[in-house]
Amino acid sequence: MSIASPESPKDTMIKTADKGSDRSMTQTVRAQFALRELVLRGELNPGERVSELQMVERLGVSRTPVRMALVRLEEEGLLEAIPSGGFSVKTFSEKEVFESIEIRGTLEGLAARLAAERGVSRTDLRNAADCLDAIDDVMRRGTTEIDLSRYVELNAKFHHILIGMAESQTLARQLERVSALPFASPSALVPVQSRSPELNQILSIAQDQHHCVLSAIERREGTRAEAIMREHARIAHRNLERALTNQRDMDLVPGSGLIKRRIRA
Amino acid sequence: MSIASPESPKDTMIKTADKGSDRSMTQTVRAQFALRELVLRGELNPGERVSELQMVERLGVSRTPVRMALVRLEEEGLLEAIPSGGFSVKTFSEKEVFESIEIRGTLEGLAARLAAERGVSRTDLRNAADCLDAIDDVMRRGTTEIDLSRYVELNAKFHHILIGMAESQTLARQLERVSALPFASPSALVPVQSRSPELNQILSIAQDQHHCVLSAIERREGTRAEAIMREHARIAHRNLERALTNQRDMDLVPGSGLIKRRIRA
DNA sequence: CTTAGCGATTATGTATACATGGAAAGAAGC
DNA sequence: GCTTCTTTCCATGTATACATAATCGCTAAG
Repeated sequence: MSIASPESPKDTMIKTADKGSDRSMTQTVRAQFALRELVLRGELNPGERVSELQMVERLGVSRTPVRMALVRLEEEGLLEAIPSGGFSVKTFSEKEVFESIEIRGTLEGLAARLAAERGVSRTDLRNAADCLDAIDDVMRRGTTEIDLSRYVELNAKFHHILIGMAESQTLARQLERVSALPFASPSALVPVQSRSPELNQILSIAQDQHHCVLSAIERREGTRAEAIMREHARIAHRNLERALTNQRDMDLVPGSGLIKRRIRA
Repeated sequence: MSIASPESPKDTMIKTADKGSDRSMTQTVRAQFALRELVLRGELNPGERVSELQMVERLGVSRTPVRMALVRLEEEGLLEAIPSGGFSVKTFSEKEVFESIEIRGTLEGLAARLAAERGVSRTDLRNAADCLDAIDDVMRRGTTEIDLSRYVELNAKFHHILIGMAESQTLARQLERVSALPFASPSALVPVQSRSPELNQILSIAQDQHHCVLSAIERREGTRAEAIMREHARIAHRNLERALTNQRDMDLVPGSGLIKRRIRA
């Protein structure tokens, strides 16, 4: 009966790979995961109504869990309530994506500042430093061909540790929420640069910011830590800009189909 | 069948006074409002499990709407999912309340900055200015006995307009969410000072900040606008501090029963 | 007296039946 | 041919029945 509150970023950290066949999952959670997957993979057309009965057929669970999943996904921001009832797949404008990233940067900045001002435990510092070492390793190992999935994984981990340093449940929750939008999460747009010759440079800069913010926190320089995290998030802005010009790059981003593309000359 | 997404701050602006007897409400929405009221009025003990069946009895609707309401209230942050299933009334530590306020200030700061940087419409500026005029009026009219409920109303309106100026659905949503916590909303803690002789001074300072931020936005001074809003929220910190020392003042805040009080010497 | 185990109660998760309101499709009138 | 009205169908909102897991209390043993 466990509900297990399946917030997307949280469990990516905890359980490495339990697919939908896990028996400990309730139907509701199963439906929620499956539906999210469906939305993110673009199998449901953006803006289109998500019919409960159709989902019942497609997911193999009854209406009740489907309904629950719909409600949760709406709160998560992937669906939108239709005034007359039911839900539709949400579409995001370029502006909204931009703003989501800015919000994330702002909140991560707040987290970093709080961490710096209040001071953090030695173990947290150690964990973060270890994580950065690991990223350094990844980048040193393959100067020409970087293991991007490993980078993304470690990057997510670092951001997770950093948020944890603020020791604020409320803030963590808010950040979870904004990062639930697939393209707003810390490393969602990293793969965009995978084909770029500047990939190395960009990752180096990002990693330098990682080092800087950790150092700032360690030295209790709150304002600096905050500023760095804000700017750090803005790397995603650049990636977004790039993705919006090349459809091929865009395809590397999960849920990119939800973004309403602006007509470009 | 309309779902009407009853986010608390939104409808306080739109519909002035439609009680639970409105026929346009679905059972779910009715249950949601009623449950929120129950939680905020402290009729459900903090930390206690919220039994579905009990709520069915108490609210006079069937389990399905109650269940929906529970899920939404959990997302809203007033309830907490119990790992083994079901929900309990969430309790907030002093620290969490403090942080919620800080988050609100940060996001309102972001809104102000965006508004300033992007520029706002003349009508928005006018509306905001009118609102501030109205507040000035309230404060001029009763130097000894201020109409606090009117002040609270106008204050909420100003914050609402300000958030609207950023023209960001995503940001507005996030702010709605954090302000859903009753004591984190812009004017939740204002009544705390109602018995204080410094009330006038505090409101004056707050109102001055209102004027300053509007001026900053008008002059497109983004950084300044942001800083002001952040500091503006911190007035609530002081009010919180005061409320935590006097239970009598605390009682003026709705939902104050959810705050776990720290033992004080 | 404390603790461990077992059973009964109860709570939640799930499925499904029913009613109502909206949306789409078809027919009729202009 | 286009518009509008009507009708049908279907989607959602709601209620409720059922199954299973958890919690609470009781009993018995150490």
